[in-house]
Parts: sequence; structure tokens; C-alpha cells
Amino acid sequence: MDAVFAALADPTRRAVLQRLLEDGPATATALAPAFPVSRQAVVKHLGVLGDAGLVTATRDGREVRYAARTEPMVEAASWLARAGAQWDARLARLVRQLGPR
Amino acid sequence: MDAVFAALADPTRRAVLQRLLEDGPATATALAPAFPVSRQAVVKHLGVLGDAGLVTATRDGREVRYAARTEPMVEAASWLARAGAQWDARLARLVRQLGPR
DNA sequence: CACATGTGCAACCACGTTGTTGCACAGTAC
DNA sequence: GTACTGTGCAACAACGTGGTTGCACATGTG
Repeated sequence: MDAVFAALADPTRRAVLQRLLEDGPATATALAPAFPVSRQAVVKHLGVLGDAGLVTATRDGREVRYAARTEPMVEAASWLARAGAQWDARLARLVRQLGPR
Repeated sequence: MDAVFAALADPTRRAVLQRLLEDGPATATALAPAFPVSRQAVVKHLGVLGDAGLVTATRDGREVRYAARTEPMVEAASWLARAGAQWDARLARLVRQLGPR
């Protein structure tokens, strides 16, 4: 949970994640030019996202293809919903959608 | 948005927030003994939560009473829902609940 | 083989974060 | 006024983060 929120706290990282969600899997090298940082920086970001379970890396020949995962996002949303359900009708509705777990 | 996720990334901070959500407003001094850190540390955490809009501070005599706000939590949940809606049915349902904004 | 290209590793820097302690200051109570 | 208690401010240490660069290594391609 720590790792998930921490990963989402960086704007570049959120942008990388969105890109993977929208355009599908990609390599760090392919991703980097779309962002104002070096390839190495993107690799580090993908590492952080990976530690949080938000992306998976699969090797394909000499390339490493990164893909987004939604599971941790659901869990994060679930935490938010449960924490605030008592005080916010919208979050309470989300709890009913996601289940109390 | 950065500030909200960053604030939620720290476990102590999430615990403080939960405490405020469950037991209602409280002062930093009253809160501190419940956590394994000094009062000053709690004050700093409340400051971070405040910068993210997750708590508000209101002065009452010589005391400062902190209260939780759910608005940023809804926004964070909304970001998660919209980002992953395309790939996760649960998140897509949340988007319908929260509205596309 | 020789060459180009994608990855990985390491060092390094600047800066922010989390936590501490110590002390000053402001209200409240006697 | 004096004493107590809640806040605020500042300095400091330790550590993590985001970013860079440089170079080695692995894997395809001519």
C-alpha cells in the first residue's frame, strides 16, 4: 500500500503508467523520448512502479516489455473508499461496488 | 494530486488520517501518544496532510483542532478509476459512480 | 566477424523527507 | 503574578529520491 501510493505520488510516474494503460505495453527505451527525462530515469520509475505491482516486466529477446496492472489501483481505491465511507456518500457507494473485502 | 498521493504514501500519516476519520477532530498533542513518534513528528505529518487538503486546522483558544476532509480522497479515487477504467471492470464501474468529471 | 542497438550497473549530486531535540512563546488556571 | 500546558520554530542527522552521466554487456543484423 505504501509502495502503491508512493509510486503514484510522482507525476512522471503517473504519466508513464497512463501511457502504458492507454497505449499498451512498451519498452523503457521506447517510452523515454515521450518524457523529459533520460532513459535511465524512466527505467528507475518503472522499477518503482514494478515494486508497487503497478507494472510487470517481461523479457522478449533483448527487449524488456513493461505492462500496466490494475490490481493495486483497485486496492488503493478500495482503501480510500473504506477509510472515508463513514463521512462521504460517494466513497460509501464505492465500498458497495468494490465490496468490503 | 501529487500532494494527495504523497501524503497517503506514509503509513503513519494514513494511520493519523484514519484516526481523525474514525474518532473525529483532535489536536496534535492528543494524537501523538497513540503513535510511536514525537508530537513534533505528528505536527509535521498533519502539515503534510494539510497541504494535500486532507485535513483542516482550526484554532480554538490555545489549541489547534485538526479534522479530516474527504474531498481529496474522492479525487484520488476518481483518478485511479479513470486511469484504469479501460482495463478493469471494477474501476469502470467506479467511474460511472463518481462521474467522468 | 563486425557493428549497431537495447539493457544493466554504478557512481555521483542535489534535494526533500522523516525523525529527533531544545527552547521560546502563548494561553489558561490558581 | 506564577506556574502549567499546548504550540511553534529552528537546527540537525540520516536516509531516500529523482535525476544525471559513463561504460560494460548482451543480443540481433549486415
